Amino acid sequence: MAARPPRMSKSPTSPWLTLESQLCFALYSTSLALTKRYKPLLQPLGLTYPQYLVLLVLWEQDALGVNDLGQRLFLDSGTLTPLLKRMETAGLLTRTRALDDERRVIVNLAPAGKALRLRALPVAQRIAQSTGCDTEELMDLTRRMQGLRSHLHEGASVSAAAARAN
Amino acid sequence: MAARPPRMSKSPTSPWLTLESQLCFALYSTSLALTKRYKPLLQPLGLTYPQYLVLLVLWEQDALGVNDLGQRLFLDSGTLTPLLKRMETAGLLTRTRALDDERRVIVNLAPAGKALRLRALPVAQRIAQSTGCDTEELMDLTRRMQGLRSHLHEGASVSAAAARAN
DNA sequence: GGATATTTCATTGCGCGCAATTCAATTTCT
DNA sequence: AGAAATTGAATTGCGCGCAATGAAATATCC
Repeated sequence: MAARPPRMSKSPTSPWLTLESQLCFALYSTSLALTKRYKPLLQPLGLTYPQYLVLLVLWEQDALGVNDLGQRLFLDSGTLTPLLKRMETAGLLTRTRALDDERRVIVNLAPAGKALRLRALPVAQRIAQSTGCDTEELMDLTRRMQGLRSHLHEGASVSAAAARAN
Repeated sequence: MAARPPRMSKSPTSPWLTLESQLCFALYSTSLALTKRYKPLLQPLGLTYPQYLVLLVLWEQDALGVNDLGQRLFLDSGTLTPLLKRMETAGLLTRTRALDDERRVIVNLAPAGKALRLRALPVAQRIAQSTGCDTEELMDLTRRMQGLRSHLHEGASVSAAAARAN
């Protein structure tokens, strides 16, 4: 074993570079682990996780514009447009220009997309099982994630406003 | 407004398709929001968030193999190899074959990579602020995310073992 | 020692995520 | 009405994530 260099810093701020990495990294890696869990369940349905999310939204409310979808999913057109095209090619939905405003593209569920709902229902339950959390903990974690997300988005728009005013 | 179809299901399982989506979706969208928060802070350092994670690991322990990095970050060579090459091109690290086992590639911090540590330190603190959580909540959320991640990985390897035995 | 299996990294291909730009349709201003 | 600003989607380019495959070095078995 070669001689190791001396510790770079003896300051007590050092833990932050690992400890703090843990909230963000733990979230990051757990999110990846979750979508990996979804994969074998969604593959038989011919869906990816983001596509499944789109269907979740449309099953709740059909005939949304790309922007409406984007606001609910926190995704932009650069992500959604090609994704929706793939789903259209797969016959899950249709994309048509709005009659009253030709800029807007309205996304409608095709019969195949509606039909998937029944097959997708058990997926959610199986994932919930995989978490090993009871309902109460699921709800608690969800609320706190939502709160954290709001906080992050808020702060970002503040920063953006500050940047815009330069 | 066209006639809406009748509600597809009156069963009480329906909420799951939205409520449960929330643990996974909340995690997914919050993780994306977090990396988006990191971006303006890491951009001046010429880093992406995954590259920052690699440095976090190397600052703790230098001279790791690609696999060692992958195990710590839960990423595989398909992700790491091109990422590390980019970081090598940027002069942050070096990739050299191990002398005793030519299969292994050892990743070492270059001086520029070591130097970034000081500039990266405030990033973690500013992100911690953006979360709006106090230290206790940060630690609690982190622990629970880690637990959830372990649970998901465990279950996955069980499923994989079952699949392997078919 | 030589065939076989395993380990380790690299490559390929695809689907996101997102910043930045473009373009057409619409709204606003005058 | 006509010019300018705004809006909504599409496009481009780049960097992940990851499955699947490949290739080379090493370990194992006989």
